[in-house]
Amino acid sequence: MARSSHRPQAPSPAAGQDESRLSRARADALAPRPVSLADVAALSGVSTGTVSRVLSRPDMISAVTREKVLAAAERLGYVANGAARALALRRSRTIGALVPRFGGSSFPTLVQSMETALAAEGYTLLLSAPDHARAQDPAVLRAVLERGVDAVALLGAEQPAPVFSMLQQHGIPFVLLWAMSCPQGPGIGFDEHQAAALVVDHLADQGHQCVGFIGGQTRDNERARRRFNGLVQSLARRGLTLCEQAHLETAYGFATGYEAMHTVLERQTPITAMVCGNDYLAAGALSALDAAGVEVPSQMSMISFNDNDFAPYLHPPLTTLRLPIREMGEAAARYLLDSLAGQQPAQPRPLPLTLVVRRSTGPVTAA
Amino acid sequence: MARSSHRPQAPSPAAGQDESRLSRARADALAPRPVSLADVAALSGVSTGTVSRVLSRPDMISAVTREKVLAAAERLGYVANGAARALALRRSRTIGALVPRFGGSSFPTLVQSMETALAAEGYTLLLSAPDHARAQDPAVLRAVLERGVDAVALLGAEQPAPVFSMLQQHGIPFVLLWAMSCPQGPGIGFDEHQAAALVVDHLADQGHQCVGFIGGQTRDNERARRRFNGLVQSLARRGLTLCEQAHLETAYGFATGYEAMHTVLERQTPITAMVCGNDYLAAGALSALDAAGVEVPSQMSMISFNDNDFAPYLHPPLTTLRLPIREMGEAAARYLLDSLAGQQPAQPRPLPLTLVVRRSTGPVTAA
DNA sequence: GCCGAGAATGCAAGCGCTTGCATTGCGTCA
DNA sequence: TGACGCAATGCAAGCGCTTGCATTCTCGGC
Repeated sequence: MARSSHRPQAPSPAAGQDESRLSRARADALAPRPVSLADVAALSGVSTGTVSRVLSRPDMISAVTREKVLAAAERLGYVANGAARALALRRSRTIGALVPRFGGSSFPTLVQSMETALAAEGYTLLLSAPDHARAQDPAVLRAVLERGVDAVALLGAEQPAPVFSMLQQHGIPFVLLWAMSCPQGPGIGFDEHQAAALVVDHLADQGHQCVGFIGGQTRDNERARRRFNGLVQSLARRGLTLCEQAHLETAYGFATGYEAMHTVLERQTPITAMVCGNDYLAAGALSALDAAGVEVPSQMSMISFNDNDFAPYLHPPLTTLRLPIREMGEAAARYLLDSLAGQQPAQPRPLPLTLVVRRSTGPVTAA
Repeated sequence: MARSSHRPQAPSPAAGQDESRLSRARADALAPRPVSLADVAALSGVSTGTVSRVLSRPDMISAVTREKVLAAAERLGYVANGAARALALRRSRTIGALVPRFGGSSFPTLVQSMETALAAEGYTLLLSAPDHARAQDPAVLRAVLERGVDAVALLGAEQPAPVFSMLQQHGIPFVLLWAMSCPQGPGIGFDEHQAAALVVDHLADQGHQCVGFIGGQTRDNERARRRFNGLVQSLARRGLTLCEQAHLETAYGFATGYEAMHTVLERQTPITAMVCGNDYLAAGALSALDAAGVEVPSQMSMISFNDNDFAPYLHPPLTTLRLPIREMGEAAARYLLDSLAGQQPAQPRPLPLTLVVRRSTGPVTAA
């Protein structure tokens, strides 16, 4: 596609092929030069300034000029150059999201709800989903900042120090997703203790005394750590015991949940209920129980966290604590948009939690 | 944070506080002006051109200067301004992804694998996940183009005409995800007929004669349509019949799958196997069978498409055709990167399919 | 009929970075 | 020792858009 021969019937700008235009044409004969403001201006016989104003503040321009310009823009298929705009405006209407590689369905949901809320305000999401190894690397944030984002959402409160200093130095608003009231910055999340309390209360109310827990690795996952801590406290409060033989940590996933449950069953522990760190683990665990012929909930109750979409379709349908994932994304978007609008954003509040009781939990039955 | 008092010890550019600087300082006294190339240049006593070259083509610059510049950049915490770079370079190393609102887990997986492959080459993903209503709106693409992406990935071959003309006019490379050999442009996908054939062959080999199908809405979903068409052809080829009473279309989802299966059961059809359009539908359908006390696979076989992560943990574990989702994302990224590198990208080939046989299918048993 | 006030538009200076070309400073060779 | 070539750097012109300020035009009021 030789560019010169392919330019649409756009009349060449006023003075007709001035020198710089020509040399440019030579330079990149391959790529068609996109239509610029100047082209629109030339076609409609006004200055670029006027075209710019028509596009950004139409009421500043007389109706007749406006129509002329819009017609020209339409005819040329003008699409603004975001880089130039960002450079002049010093903002890009783009928000960076730094979310570790989506594991299950929580992070995609989170990202998507943010994207939706931002799109409604004309913002776009720049996604960075580093894998575990890169997740803590400040270079990832740096790459995002170089793209000129106006604000950033990060998953979790535990970021390396340079992350916060970079954000501060650039004066970039940010939020920490899945975190609450942390000193490092505004956290959008829920109350992990309340979550644990709801779960434990449910089990206690059903008469369970001794329970197991299959959770995520607490070593390199602050969220798993908080969940475990919350659980331990709630158990203590209600006087239940966590059977150490039935307490395992493993990566979040179906297969790992299966394996863990299998291991626990082999150990012949006295537990009457199993708590899983999320629904993936629980689904795997249920599958292991099924395979072992253990009846749920009559022989063993199962409860977990998240309320993923598949939870009602497990065997049996899973009792689980619904986490406000979508709400988190929306709250994060709202917070960032407010910050960018120069308003003091409302102090983020813990988002509401609900226990969804299905058929995987039941009262302890006399053995 | 009044900017002037907070500038680090960066010597102010040469002439010391020239006028434009001052007026700018007044303009946005709130935001600290980010460190620019000029600041680094001033601190290291070279020109901006040199700094730029140190950063982009280090071997062009003498070691001593290079070190000096790098030290200054480090000291000031310099982060390049992507907008300016994009403007000068006329490319942004950003790729747009236009993927309808993620429903289940396929699209997130797809997006993520693209992101990973692009990140490895220094590209970033700009995500646009319009909901169904906006999905076909060319304005969405326009917004993405305005962000200055270098290339675009779109889901599906059926895009409104303006989409293709915009892409062509801008000379933006693009791919169509989940599509194959379509006239509109390069499609990255798999052979839907082969997929159906693998499924039907499996059923036929087990002696099934009369099957049902719960699929996605073919009206507004080209992928559902292709799946259905492929199935019909394969059934005909193997001489199986699709029981019309057991053929329903519904939105993809667990709940809808449950409802659909429930309806089919009420109709008392003679089918011995049910094909579902994807694993979500199948999971819901399995749940309905479980609730109705229908044994799988002895009374009814169940098979579907996708091999989502939860498929092995359903009750019973689901036989399903594995779709190459990750591979699609990677192939798309590769294709776009090649195009951008100016190489003629290899003609995309249909990606490989595998039937994953688990326990939800079995031979027809004498009733 | 003239003047001043707006309203509408043009002008041009940036925004921060890249890069072709000019310039400088060497070492080298005759 | 002088001219020349090359390597290292400086210079400055953009990239396309926004926007403060200057300019022009149009009226209404006297």
